This record gives sequence, C-alpha cells and structure tokens, in this order.
Amino acid sequence: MKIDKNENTEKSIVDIAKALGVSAATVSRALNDNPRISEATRKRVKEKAIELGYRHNSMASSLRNKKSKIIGLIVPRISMYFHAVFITALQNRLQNEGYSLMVCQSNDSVAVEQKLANTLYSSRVDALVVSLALYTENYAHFDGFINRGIPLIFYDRVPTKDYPAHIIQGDDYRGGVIAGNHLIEMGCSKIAYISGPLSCSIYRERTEGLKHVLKKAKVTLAKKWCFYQELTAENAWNSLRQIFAGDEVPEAIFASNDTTAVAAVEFAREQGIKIPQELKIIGYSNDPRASIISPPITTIDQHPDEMAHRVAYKLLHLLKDKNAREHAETNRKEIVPVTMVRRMTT
Amino acid sequence: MKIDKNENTEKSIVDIAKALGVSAATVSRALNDNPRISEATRKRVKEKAIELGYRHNSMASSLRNKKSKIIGLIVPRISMYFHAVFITALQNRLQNEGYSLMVCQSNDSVAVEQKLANTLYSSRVDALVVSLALYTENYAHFDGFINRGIPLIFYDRVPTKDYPAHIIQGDDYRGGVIAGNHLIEMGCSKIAYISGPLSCSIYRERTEGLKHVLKKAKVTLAKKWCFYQELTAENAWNSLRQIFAGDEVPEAIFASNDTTAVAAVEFAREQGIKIPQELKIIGYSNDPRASIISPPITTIDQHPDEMAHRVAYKLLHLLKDKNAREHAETNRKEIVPVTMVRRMTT
DNA sequence: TATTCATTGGTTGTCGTTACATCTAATTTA
DNA sequence: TAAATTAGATGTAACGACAACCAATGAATA
Repeated sequence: MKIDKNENTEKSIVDIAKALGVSAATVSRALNDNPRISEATRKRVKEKAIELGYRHNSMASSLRNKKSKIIGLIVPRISMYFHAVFITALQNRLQNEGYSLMVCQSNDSVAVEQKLANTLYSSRVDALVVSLALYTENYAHFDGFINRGIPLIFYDRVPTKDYPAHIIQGDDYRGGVIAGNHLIEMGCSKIAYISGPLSCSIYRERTEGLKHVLKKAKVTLAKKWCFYQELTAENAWNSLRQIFAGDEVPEAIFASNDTTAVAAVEFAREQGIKIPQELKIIGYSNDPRASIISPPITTIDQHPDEMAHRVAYKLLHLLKDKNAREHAETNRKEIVPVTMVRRMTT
Repeated sequence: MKIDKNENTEKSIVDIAKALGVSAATVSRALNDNPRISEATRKRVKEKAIELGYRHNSMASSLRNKKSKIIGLIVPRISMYFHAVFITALQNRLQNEGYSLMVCQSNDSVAVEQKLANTLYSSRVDALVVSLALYTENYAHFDGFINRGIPLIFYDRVPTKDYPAHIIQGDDYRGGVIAGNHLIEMGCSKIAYISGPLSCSIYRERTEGLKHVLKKAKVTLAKKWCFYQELTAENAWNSLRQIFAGDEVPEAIFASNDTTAVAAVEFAREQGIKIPQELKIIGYSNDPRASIISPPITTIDQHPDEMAHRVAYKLLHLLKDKNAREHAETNRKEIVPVTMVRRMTT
C-alpha cells in the first residue's frame, strides 16, 4: 500500500472551493446533496473532494448545527447478556439514522454513573439512554438533561421515584407473578428468594409480583430464605449455604438473575440435591448460560431486542419532534412484556 | 425536583465574561485551571459558571484544539466474552485520561467494518482500535488513518498481510501448539479440528501452531475432519454430524472457540459419547460457558485484561508523543501470552 | 416586450473556544 | 531613581461548516 505523507495537511471545503473557483457555500451544499446545486457542480465538487483527500469535519459541523449526532448510553455492564443484546440492536437502528452510540459502563457504581452523566452532558450528546446502577436512588445527575430538554430515556433499571424522563421497562411485576405462579403450580410452598437490592426498580417489582401471587395462594415467603443483594456468583453461594444450613429446606428457589440460578444448580449438584425433584429453580434474563448448564434452567426472557426497538423508536421520535419533548407529560412510560422459557429445572 | 425551563438558553464563556466584566479569554483560562490566572478570579469565574448553568462545549473546544478526545473502537461483536472484557478494561483506563471510547460493532461484516471506519474517520476520532471482521483481507478502509498519522492499533484479529499499523495480538501460534501438545500428551492421534476461516489471523496462526506440533509428533490431521468456517453453534453441529457419520471416529476435537467446544460437548452428550474417555475436547477463549457446562471444558485463556492494558499503554503513548508516531517503524508488534486452563474434557 | 420566477450560486456572519500577541500596573533589581 | 521583570488580564483572530440572505441569469408567462 502507498503512504502519502504529503497529503497530510487537512483540506477544508474552502480548499475545494478555491481549487474549483466556486464558493465554500457551494461546496458545502454540493457535499450535502442540497437540491439547489446542479448535478454537474455536485459531481465536480465531489470528485475534487476525493482528489484532495478531503474529509468532513464533524466538529465544525456539530458546532454550527448545535447537534453532535451522538447518543449517550450508560449501562451497568456490557458483559451482561441482556445489555449486550440491547446495545447491538439499538446501535444497528441508530446507525441507519446517522447517529453514533457512545457506550459507557457504570460498573454498577453510583459515583461512576454520575461522572459519566456529567461527561456525556458536557460532550453535548443529542440524547441519553440509561439503565441505572444497582444503588442509584437519586437522579440529580440527570437533571441537566431534563432542564435543557435533551431527550432522556431510562430502560430496564429505571427510576423508582417519580422523575420526568421517559421510561421503557420490562414487565418485571409480571415476571415475578409468572415465576411465582409457576412454582405454585408445581406444588411448591417452601420457596427461597434471592433477589437484587430493592433500591433497583426491576428487583422491587419482581418482588412485588412474586409476593402478590404467593399471598393469593396463601404461601408465605420465609424471611430467612429471602436475600436482597448484588447478584454475583459469590453472594449466591453464600446465600445458598445459609439457606441449606438449617433443618428445613426449600422446595424451590426463585433467583432474580441467571448468574444466581446457575450458582444454585451448581450448588445443588455439589450437595447432591436432585433437580427438579427435590429442588426447583427458576432464573431471570434467559442468559445463554441458563440453557447450557445441566439441567438447563427455566428462566424469564426479557426480550432485549424488543426493548431496544421501542427505545430506538421513542428516541428517534423525540429527536425529530422538538414538540414531542415539551408535550410528553403523558405517555412517558412503556412496558415490554416478558415470557417464561420453561426448561428442566422446574 | 425543580425544572427550570428559563435556564434553557445555553450560556457560553462570553456570557460569563460579560456577567463578570472580564474577557472571554480569562474565563476560558480560569475554567481550564491555567496557572496564569489569579486564584480569586478563578474562583469568581467558576462560581458564576455554576450560577449561570454553563456547560463546557466540547464541539467548539474540539474544533479549536483539533482533538476530539474520542477513541474509536471496532470489534466484531460485544457479546463475545473476550471482547466484552477487553472493552471494559480499555474503557476504564482511557476514562482516567479524559478519553471517551466510541464502541462500534462490525457484526463480522466487512462492509459494516468499512462503513464504520469511514464514519469514525470523519468523526475525527483521535485514534482507532480495531479487531477485524472474520473475512477482512483488504485494509484500504484504514489507509486514511495511516496517511494522516492517526494512531491505529489492531488487536486480537489483526491484518495478515504487512500493514503499517500497530499490532497487539494474542500468541495464537502458541495457543495452537499448547492445545496440540496437550492432546498428544493425552495420547490422541486421531484429532478433529474445527477452526475459523483462515482469512482471519488468529485461526491461521492457531492452525499453524497445531500443525507444527502434530507434524513433530508424526500425527496427521485428516482433511475430512478439518473445518474452516464461521464458528457458530449451528455450523459446529453440522460439522460434528459429518465427523461422526463415518466409521472411523476421532479421539479428540480442537475447537477454535468455546461456542464450538460447547456444541461438541452437547453433541457428545446427545450421542452418548463419553467425555473425556472416548472423546477429548479443547476449546479456545475461556468463555464463562466453558466452565459452566458439564463436563467443564479445557480451554485456552487469552487474557483480555492484559491485552487491553497493553493496547491502552501503547495508545496513550502514541497520543502523547507525536514523534512516536513517525518513528515507530520498529516495535510495532506485541504478543500477549496465552495459558491453558485445564478442566474435565481432557 | 415586460414581468415573473426558478435555478444556481455568492456574501456574510456565526457557533464557542482558545492560542498568540499585547498591554498595564505592580514589583523587583541595578 | 530608572530600568527591567512579572503577574494578571485583554483583544483578536482563527478553527471549519453552514444557515440566512442576496444576486445574477435565463426561460416562461402575461
């Protein structure tokens, strides 16, 4: 390949204009396919642009247009299957519309989340999409977006208090209901529950859904079998050991993510507990690991694709219609259905 | 929370300057902690900035400085465990230095990769980090970066032909050697090999490493048991069916990723083939799934953290030293060691 | 023939920040 | 005491693209 160090100087539309004896405005219009430019001129301009090695300067363009064409995204961790799928789907849609996605990870740290929000705010992203960190209970770091009318959409892990942003969440309440009902139908009345912290919308709602159906079925959830904590494998093992340390032992475990469900299966295997005969397990998220382990785990699918689809739709709508932003007092919340994927642990 | 729609107008440093009766230049310096500004003025400026709801305009700043403070990243898929870990590690390091990472996915499509490279080129990223798509054999879409002296680093899946960019790759040749030796030591002489396409550096080198040790051990790799294809679960199943359709059957399978290794374990389970007694399996990447399946799979760890560390180091070096870019004819290639994680499939 | 108007293009000014070159007053040095 | 230095602040000119407004041409219409 050829290296052309002479071309190293950046050319601007002014250089093209000079070379062609036209004005910079004409060049700008030609490159942007403005209809006010004749086909002939457009062609001349574009050819000269290539010849000179011109490249569009989006900094200048952004400054002038007051639009960065960048959407900020804050997720807890991209390594979570749900979010990885979501990101991919969202990115594909936005790319078609000429937007880039700035993907950031909070690592489930409130402090990092705050810092990222500020950075993205200063970076002048055209919109922000957020799935909150585990313990975020104050949303002041997003106020700037609200005040400036910059589209702000929360998805999956959304604010638990009233906050004037758009919200697209999974039907976590229903997820709790489905899981609870399923276990009841399987004849379980002694259920252990390993959940994420209740500061987080998704776990709070799943818990409510679960408790609702258990109450209806007159099944009580023993306090000693309930855990609300970060859902790591390590925490799961600790809780499982605690659960199975006593004389009485549960018939089922509802784990609020699949990492925990996987840990439960491994724990049972280690302890020689038969699944599903002696212990039923249901997870959440439909992570690929849930289907690979033996026995494969019954879990709740959150349909990240569908969620991304809805977020993208709403986002592009808000981005286009300045009005939509002002008058969106109603209809700010959408719920995406969940479905159970039944496998061999129940 | 309070919504202050009056504050909606964007303030610039000029507004701060006016409000304070100083010049815009002074405000700029004060906000950037330039030492040529008195402590008193600096404080006054910063307070007024907060009072007016000022936010830094990085578009204007970028235009002026000719630096976007954004690093482009192109990966095949963020859902691949190796890349997810790599991204997270890289991002954490760059964030500390004030850089943002623009993460893009090629979805293993050459066309998408080309489009992304062009977009990132026009977006004026300060540097580009790339892991190539499966079938990328031409690198012209990165020439712009080379010509302009913009730092360009390939990692993991790197160009197979000579290309004047920086390269940080895993020791895939050694990975092939290790896997091959391990299987030979286990007494296997009939080995099936499911690899990615040889257009891709990593698979090419693993293949060479494997062939080298097999030759040394006088073990031949049967053509009918060699596959070079996209490493999806579906392709894996097809190949496995083909492999086990004949009379003769292999003693071991070397799968060049863990998706394939997982498929092999599942296939063996379905066919009632005993692992590792009748069939040994070794994978590649140390994906979490490899440790969760039963039996857990022996695999090669590529140390994505370490690779990210090296990429970040080189990147920041190139970004700082303009000279480093010019005189980097030598030392453009680094190799990151791999290690085998032995589990129950061998 | 006079008037309209569509087509094509040019002129000017602006976006917000910051580097460079100055400038002023106070302080230090010879 | 005069000259030199310096701390602190200022003014101005880009950076590159593009929107808003304006101007010239020629064809179509009245």
